[in-house]
Amino acid sequence: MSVRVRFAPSPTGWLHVGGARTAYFNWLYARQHRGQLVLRIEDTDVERSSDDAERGVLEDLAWLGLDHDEGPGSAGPHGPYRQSERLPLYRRRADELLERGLVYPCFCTDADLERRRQAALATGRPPHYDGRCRALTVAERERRLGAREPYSLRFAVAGLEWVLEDLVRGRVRFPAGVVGDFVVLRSSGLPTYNFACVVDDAGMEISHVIRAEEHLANTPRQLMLYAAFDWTPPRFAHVPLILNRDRTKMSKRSGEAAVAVGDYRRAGVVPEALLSYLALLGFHPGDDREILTRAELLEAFSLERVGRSGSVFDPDKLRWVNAHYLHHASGADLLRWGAGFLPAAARGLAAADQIRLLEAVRGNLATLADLPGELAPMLGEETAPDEEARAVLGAPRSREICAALADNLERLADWSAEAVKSALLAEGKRLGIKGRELFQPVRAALTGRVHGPELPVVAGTLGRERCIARLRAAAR
RNA sequence: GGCGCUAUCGUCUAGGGGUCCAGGACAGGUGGUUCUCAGCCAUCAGACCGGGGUUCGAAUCCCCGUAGCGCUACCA
Repeated sequence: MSVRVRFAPSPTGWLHVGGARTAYFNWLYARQHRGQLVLRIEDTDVERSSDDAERGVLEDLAWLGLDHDEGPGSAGPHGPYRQSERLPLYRRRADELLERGLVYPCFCTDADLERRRQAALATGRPPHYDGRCRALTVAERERRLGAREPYSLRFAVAGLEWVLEDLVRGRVRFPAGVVGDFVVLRSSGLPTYNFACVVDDAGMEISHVIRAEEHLANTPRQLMLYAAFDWTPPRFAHVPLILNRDRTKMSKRSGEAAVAVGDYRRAGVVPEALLSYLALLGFHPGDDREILTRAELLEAFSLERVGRSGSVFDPDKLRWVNAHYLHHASGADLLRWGAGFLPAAARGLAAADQIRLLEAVRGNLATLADLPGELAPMLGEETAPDEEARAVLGAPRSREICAALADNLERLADWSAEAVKSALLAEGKRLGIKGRELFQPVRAALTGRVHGPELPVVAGTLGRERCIARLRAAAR
């Protein structure tokens, strides 16, 4: 049987890191098994869905490099892929169940339902639908239908136990009688989540449903629908939730960490790092590796090694993973990732020069957002020396070394980091100064700071004229 | 309230009866390396939710508690 999985976001906001992880697991599973990944937009909640949000989700997925085989706009064989465009399908399926007496019209209003629900809760009864419209006589039903009373369609739940063989949680039993008659088609004609989900997963020939644990308790409803249609259900894999520090489901409300993929993109996290971090939140490769590339994950990933308990999102560890990627990246990758974070002074430079700059500072980066700050001294922007730098420049022999080095650099045949370094060391030797006492004044003179990338590299990048001018200024 | 899921260092986790006085990683402490920060290296500290069983032996299996979370919607 060929593997077909799907990622089914509802476009009610930006892509959430939890959604990104689910999408990644699905992507990995599909690619591992040479199957297909379907992207389906679940926009049946018209109140909360928007085109903007859908665009945002699509952009974030593209940024992460999670491509799909079928989805909105790709005209696949099982489309359309937007639930709002599949309404007639749901209607037809609902009618089918209506004819067979498996669903029934319910005329209860929202207000009635809510009141009865509260009353049930207050007296300690299960807050399920009480089934009163299920008991309507044929005559009564016909009369109210004829009177054009608005109605929803409810599934007539049978008293059966349901057993789910979940690929990550094992066997899960749902005893009979805990699920009330649920709505399948709203009075607006729009399907509910559980109904649309089943009609679509079946219609799109989905073989494995890999989704978040919050859907676990919905699964018996879906199983009932599969049985009602006499369809074979897909295999299910419910992956644990990503949590806030307080261990509630991660959301923008209660958490202090950003939840949207876009927030991390803007904060200078690279997609590979986010993906690696997210995958290892809940999945364990079975060895001590802490960072796995996409290719390595394609090798190592399996649903069996996905944990069963929720995981707290740790921005510090993500930062560490991101720094690792930045420190080990090729110049080309750095440029691809960092182009958008380059300060104005570096934008106009040739790609080769930009790469040189990025490589010089990459060791100091935790995120791409550090780029402007790290690059500033390399780009020759005039910055007044800070307090520490002034203290260093005020030291006894600082003027002496600056003046001597300026003279030496004027005579230098070729200009490179290596040449500057030998010149500096030569002057230091001549004056009997080395180490800290030698490097720090020069660094302070050139950048106005006492911290930064390797000094020769800084000098090399800054260029001869600027270096000499600054050394002379400091020597005065 | 009901049902379900989960429970190892602050956090992510390894562990699936003896090899565990519980291993790795992030964060934290200390030291080393480097002109400096970062990095890197070394090193320290830090956990099996509680109680009962089963067993010669339990972090690992079972039961009962407890806690957290999820679901219980004409949200997804």
